[in-house]
Amino acid sequence: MREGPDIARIASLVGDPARANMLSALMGGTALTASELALEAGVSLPTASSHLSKLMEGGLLTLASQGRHRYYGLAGPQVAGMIEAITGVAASVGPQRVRQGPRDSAMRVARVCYDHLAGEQAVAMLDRFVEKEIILRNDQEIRLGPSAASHFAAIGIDVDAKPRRPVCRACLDWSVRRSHLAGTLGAAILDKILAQKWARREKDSRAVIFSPPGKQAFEKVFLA
Amino acid sequence: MREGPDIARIASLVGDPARANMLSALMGGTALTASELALEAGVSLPTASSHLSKLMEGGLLTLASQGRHRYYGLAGPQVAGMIEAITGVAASVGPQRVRQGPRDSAMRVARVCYDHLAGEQAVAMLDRFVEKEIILRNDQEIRLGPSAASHFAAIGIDVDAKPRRPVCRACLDWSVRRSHLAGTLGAAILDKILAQKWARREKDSRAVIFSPPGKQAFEKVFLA
DNA sequence: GCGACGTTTCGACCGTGCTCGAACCATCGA
DNA sequence: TCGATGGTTCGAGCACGGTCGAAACGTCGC
Repeated sequence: MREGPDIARIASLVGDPARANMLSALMGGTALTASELALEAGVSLPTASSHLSKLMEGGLLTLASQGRHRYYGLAGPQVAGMIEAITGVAASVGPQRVRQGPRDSAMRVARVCYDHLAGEQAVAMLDRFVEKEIILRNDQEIRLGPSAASHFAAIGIDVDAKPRRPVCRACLDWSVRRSHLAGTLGAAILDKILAQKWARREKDSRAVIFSPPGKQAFEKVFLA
Repeated sequence: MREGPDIARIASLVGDPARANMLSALMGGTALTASELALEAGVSLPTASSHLSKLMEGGLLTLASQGRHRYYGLAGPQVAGMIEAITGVAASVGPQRVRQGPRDSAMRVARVCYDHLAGEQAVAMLDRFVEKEIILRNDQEIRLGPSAASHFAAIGIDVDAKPRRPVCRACLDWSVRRSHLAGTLGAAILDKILAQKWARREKDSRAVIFSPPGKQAFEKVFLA
């Protein structure tokens, strides 16, 4: 009989379809209300509420009360990373539910992954960084190249600020099955894309829709 | 209703205590038989067999038949990484089951984590590498320093060989709550420790026991 | 060939936990 | 103070899945 952290408890929390759907929805990075999550998971409000209290008790969610709205969000990057890891395994062992990647083609092109960009666009962007040696890649392991600081400074992103999270991390893209850029750098780039209004978040989805001029601008800056 | 990889299916496989125990046992890196896993999980043989076939069907395990013995092992590093991620979350949100880290003090000192060394010794080793700038760390993100190749070559480990897996990865240690060294470099170091007979694997456990001269040799080479 | 051993399959039992309707609370706007 | 809306709690129903004993299966030693 093994000891140590109660991994079955955590895994079983994610192991229910309704809760898994909620957690996937929260991978969008924005906190959601109980009713939104109930809709997302396809269950009634009481059921959703029960699930949410279980996820709270398990420490997987945080709760921010604002008046009569209660916003649930992922408890942090560690939890997001776990969901990502499970998603990766699920994608690689079971391509049975959906042909290849997300059904929605917009999702396949570009979507939010917790706090950074994922999808074909994101994979292409990382590839381009590697080609230009702004980022150095050794398979799954990536790091900033010597020219990274000046390159990103030129477009208004500071990679020298050293927060608690890694600046530059690889994140396996489950639709394309290749890596894209995560970490604070990935988050900063997504912020820029949205701040410049090059793209907007699709309502009730993780999809990120580029406007035609936005797409051009994005490609000029990040894929040139 | 969300689409995409069936994450609930995978998570619920890990979410059963018996199966979680089996998977934890297999994190030791060696393949085990059905009876060993039944013992490990504390269930009867038929029950264990049923669980194993579910894990197989879910793609989490591989099976190697050798005569009348059937050895089950983790399906690969991706699966191991997922278990690690879940263990990390479980350790950080719920220190309720066991005071602090593994009950067995030997486990706390040194143990196997899939294919590399974990525990206090492993954390100390990575710290020392960082101190000597053989490995460069930016929080969770680590990479080889310029002197790494020559340093490890001197002790018979080649870090230039580039296999499919990352050479150098950080892995959060759930007993110490700090990172230790994973990746092929971590695996190579564990191999060396066992090949040199500095330490032996504890039977039926992930614990790694150093002999007194072995400990000295290890400290001389890796902690000096 | 025939026992011995490791492993899987079958069948039946039982409990955990998911589910929803209805009632109950709390917060906001008039 | 009163309705309206967002959210939780309670209770009962129900099904899925974990559990084990007994039996069947396959492989190895003699």
